[in-house]
Amino acid sequence: MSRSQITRGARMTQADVSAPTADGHRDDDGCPVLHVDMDAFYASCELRRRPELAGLPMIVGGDGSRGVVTAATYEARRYGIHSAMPMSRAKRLCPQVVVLAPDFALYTEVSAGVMAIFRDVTPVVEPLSLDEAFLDVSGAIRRLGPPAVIAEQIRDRVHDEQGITCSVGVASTKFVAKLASTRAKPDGLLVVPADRVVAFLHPLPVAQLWGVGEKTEEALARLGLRTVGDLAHTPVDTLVRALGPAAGAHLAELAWGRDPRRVVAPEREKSVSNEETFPRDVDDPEVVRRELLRLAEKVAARLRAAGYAGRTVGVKVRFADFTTITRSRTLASPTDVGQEIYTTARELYDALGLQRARLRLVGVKVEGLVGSDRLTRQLALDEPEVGWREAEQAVDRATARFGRGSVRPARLLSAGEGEGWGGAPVAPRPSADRRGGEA
DNA sequence: TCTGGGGTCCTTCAGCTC
DNA sequence: TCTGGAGCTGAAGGACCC
Repeated sequence: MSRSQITRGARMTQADVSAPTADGHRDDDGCPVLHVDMDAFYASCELRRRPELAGLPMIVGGDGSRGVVTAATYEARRYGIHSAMPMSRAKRLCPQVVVLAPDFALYTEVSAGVMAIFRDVTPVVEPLSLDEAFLDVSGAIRRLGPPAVIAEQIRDRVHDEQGITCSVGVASTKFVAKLASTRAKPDGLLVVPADRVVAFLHPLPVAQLWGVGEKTEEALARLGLRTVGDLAHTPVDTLVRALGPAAGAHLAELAWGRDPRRVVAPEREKSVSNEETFPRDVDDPEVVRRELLRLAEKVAARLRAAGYAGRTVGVKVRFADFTTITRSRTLASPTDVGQEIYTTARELYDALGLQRARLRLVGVKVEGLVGSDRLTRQLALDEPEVGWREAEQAVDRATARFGRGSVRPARLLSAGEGEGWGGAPVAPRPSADRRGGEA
């Protein structure tokens, strides 16, 4: 028995999804864009594995002294808990909340199953993250039915095959479909007919628009603009002055439901980065350099695994007071070599001259990515033919065979086996192993 | 209250070339 | 030969998203 025969989501479509109206017009005519969003995805994956927790307030997130909530069940949200909230605060709001550490290998596996369902429906799938995607179903209508019917089929299949629920927005444009799926949550479906987009949008608060965060909302509030309708009736010049040319013009278009962006399969990534918040602030430059080495190795391994190399190496430093600075340098040629990334990152860090400033976080980033097949290597006269790149590829093979951390730079090995920073274990670090398939 | 981690995109500014 | 402006690129920071 499919889920649709058992129960339906609380918020259904605004019209019967399959029957045309008297004039032969169907509400989802001209609405080929679907936005599918899993409900409390990480938490739902955990409940699938541990059904005895169903109905309890539960959150997923880092349980360290500085962790934040990554996902919360709807029971937990009733206590005011939401994602990105510090764990300490979440526990104060709901002392009995069940806390689980994230298992990204599980979420990646469930996500792959869900995306396979989407691609079974249409080849035009644009994933936004592990738990949501846009689909253009115009090519599937003849085979599967109108968009709202396809949306119901997807919801049934996700439930039956993956054991989790999702919400779907159906609309003529991407951003309206996304708003619709949000309004349909949890476990619902909402169609916004093409001729009712403006009526749907204008009563909404501006903060619901995609791209309007805390700062933009404040800037709009200073102009007295609180709803999308207010925004729509404001001269574009005023918005451009307040928000800049790109954001101002973009929001003016969105406020009237105009969004020319098509659903497209994603291109290659543009950057790869890793960062780490120390359990306690660090003021020892040697500890920071060791962390930069670890992060550089990790970024390089991910680049090699994905078949990328990058030309620009950047470091990020966050001080104890949360101010953050970045420094970057573009190399003569792209690299996927950890030692080269580390050397550059270390030089950038040393050039800051921080002495014993207290640092909360450091990060390493590589951008300007190209396929590693386009990697050209010019050997210096005194450079051996077999160098760091070959050595690190050998490490990749050893890691694949014996597991992460089986081969490490000696500096990281000694750190892990004695003088860990701040008294915390250093290698292998729990957070380093949280996410599956990184290297 | 006290703020993770991995990304993308935009803006501003400075330096360089033509 | 010098100068100013346009256009490009790199660097840095910020806002936003999930």
